[in-house]
Amino acid sequence: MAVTLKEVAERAGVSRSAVSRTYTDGASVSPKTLKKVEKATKELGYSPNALASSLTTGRTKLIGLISNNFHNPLFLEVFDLFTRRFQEKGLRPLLVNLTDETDPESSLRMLKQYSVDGVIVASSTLSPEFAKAFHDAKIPVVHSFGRFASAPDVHVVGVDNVECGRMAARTLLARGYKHIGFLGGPKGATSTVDRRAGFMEVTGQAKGIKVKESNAAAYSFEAGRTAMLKELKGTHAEAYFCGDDVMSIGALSAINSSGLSAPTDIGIIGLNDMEMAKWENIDLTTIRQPIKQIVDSSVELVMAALEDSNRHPEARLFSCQVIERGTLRPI
Amino acid sequence: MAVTLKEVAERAGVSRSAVSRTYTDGASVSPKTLKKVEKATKELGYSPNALASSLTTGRTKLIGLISNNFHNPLFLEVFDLFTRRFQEKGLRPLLVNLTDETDPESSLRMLKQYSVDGVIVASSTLSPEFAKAFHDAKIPVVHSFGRFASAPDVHVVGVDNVECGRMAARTLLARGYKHIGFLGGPKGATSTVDRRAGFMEVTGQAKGIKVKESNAAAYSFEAGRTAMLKELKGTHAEAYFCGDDVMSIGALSAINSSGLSAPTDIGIIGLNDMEMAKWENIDLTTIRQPIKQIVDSSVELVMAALEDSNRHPEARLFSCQVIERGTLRPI
DNA sequence: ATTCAGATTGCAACCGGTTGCAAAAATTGT
DNA sequence: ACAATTTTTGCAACCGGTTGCAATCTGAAT
Repeated sequence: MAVTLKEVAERAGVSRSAVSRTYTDGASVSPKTLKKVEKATKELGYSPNALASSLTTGRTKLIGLISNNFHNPLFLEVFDLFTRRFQEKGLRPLLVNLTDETDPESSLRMLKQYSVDGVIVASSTLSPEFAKAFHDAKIPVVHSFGRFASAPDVHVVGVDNVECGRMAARTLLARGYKHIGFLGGPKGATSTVDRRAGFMEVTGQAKGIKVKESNAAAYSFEAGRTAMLKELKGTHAEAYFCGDDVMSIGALSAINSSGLSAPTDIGIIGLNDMEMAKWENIDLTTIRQPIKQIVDSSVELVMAALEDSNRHPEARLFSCQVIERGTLRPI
Repeated sequence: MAVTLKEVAERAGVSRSAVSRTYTDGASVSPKTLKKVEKATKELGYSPNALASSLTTGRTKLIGLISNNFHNPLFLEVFDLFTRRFQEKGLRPLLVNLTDETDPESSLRMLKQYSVDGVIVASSTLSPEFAKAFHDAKIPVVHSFGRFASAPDVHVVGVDNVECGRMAARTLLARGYKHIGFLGGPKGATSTVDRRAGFMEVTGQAKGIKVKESNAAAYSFEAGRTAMLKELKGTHAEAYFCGDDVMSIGALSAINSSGLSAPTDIGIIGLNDMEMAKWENIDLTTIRQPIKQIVDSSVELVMAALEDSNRHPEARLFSCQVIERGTLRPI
């Protein structure tokens, strides 16, 4: 089909090695042959076969990008950032959608088959064990948006969700709310567990504060809305820390359709600060996760892990920040 | 690094060909050797190297998925559908983010280097010429959400945007709006051009109808909002057909922050019917694009093109449908 | 002109598989 | 039991590159 190295070599009147050396940096070719090869390349429209070369070099520059968050608009931003960064670095993302149907086993096998150089698991809901499977298979892996651990099994880049929980709680307390709610994401998600822990830690120490707690079925609009509607049926809290922004927007929609409004009747603070949060018709007060830094750092880390395959697992944390908008009453 | 075919062969006490044949369907191996090979495979944890085999078979099962829509939430749905479908079919998407910085040339070269079997260009804003470059390079390509042509250069799957424009116009006229607006997406986008044409065709034939026209800078919330704010400064129309849903949401936000509301003061009809459109706090009347069908059909078509590489370019169109929600007044 | 180090080159083996072909083994028929 | 088929098997060449090594070439130094 395509033009091969051999044809270029013949055309240029040099050996195959010469052509190969022309396109591998670090190898030396005389200016003379360089010219000849470049000429032949142009004439024939040659482009080296990256996969064939990967056979001998052992590097494909393919990175598996695995996620199970194909319904959270935040992850479109995440994918955008990842793909841009990969492209800048000359890496190619092989995208894997980890749906309920795809079993983790098979995604591991598949990525092995394509001999990806490394893997990025982008998810705040997957357990660290998932990422560990790649580590065990000797594939460099970093878990982005993963769970913090002081001695992690695999590289982790993300935020300290416990601290996020504390931050949310402090923010609500600082605004004088006395009855506050933790409206978490799905119970199984590590991020939910951690945020809850931080939230409870702070509220538990505060005096005269009533705390209520519930969970949505998913980090999604519908789940957030449903959960909030349920809250509104009973006696609800004055303000809620919602699992994430998209859940928060669902909750806000529930509040509005019940004839109430934020922040007058109920306060809401979300988490992520995805682009939509600042849309004027949403204007969500939220805790920003620095996703760009997380992404960039993840890529950097996976590249470093590629170089040194038994690099010690490392956790990189970035701090979050409260973004004041219109869904909490002012201090 | 990884376990190779040779090692399995030695362990199983058979030739390399035998092992290879075990894992290529259509080849015959005796039950006896099959057992032996499977045993050795299990013991060694072997998995065949897909890239090495691609060298001789000429098939990588890699599909380039190119898009420039990493800011439109609709495309998260699109990516979700594509990746799921690819996985079902045993294909692997190599994701390419066509940003303003990446030149088309280089993305073509890159996909050639990785010898993708085929390419899907998922964009409603790219010109047909872009997809054609792949066609010219003998890489099977289908342009999803692309521009319809009765004799296209490349395979196209999508909707008839001209008809969408007509549909929008008819919908507005049927509701008795007399002064209506076309608030298009970016002027250069083929989808904008086509929708406008259909819209004008219908409104041009109607009597006593005033039409105004403007364009947003992008298919985005901000652009939609900005464009609508500008409209509201002058004498605005009674109802608008907005470029797409996300622009519509921007427009609605502008309407609300100007103290007006839809559909009481201004009607809005969008296009796409992305998931957010049915969120209760948005409740957007819109024209649904059947994205699942478009995606499935695109995958099917690219697979067919793989089989028969000089299959004649084909256009597959799906019909759209008005989804009645709350941003237009009732008939 | 001669020597010698350094740069450049081609050979040939290799990366991890596949596949046409002829030989070997198993099956069938008589 | 023997010949004719059919199936299974291994050899060896090949896919499109890379790379260690020895041979050749270059230019500077003597």
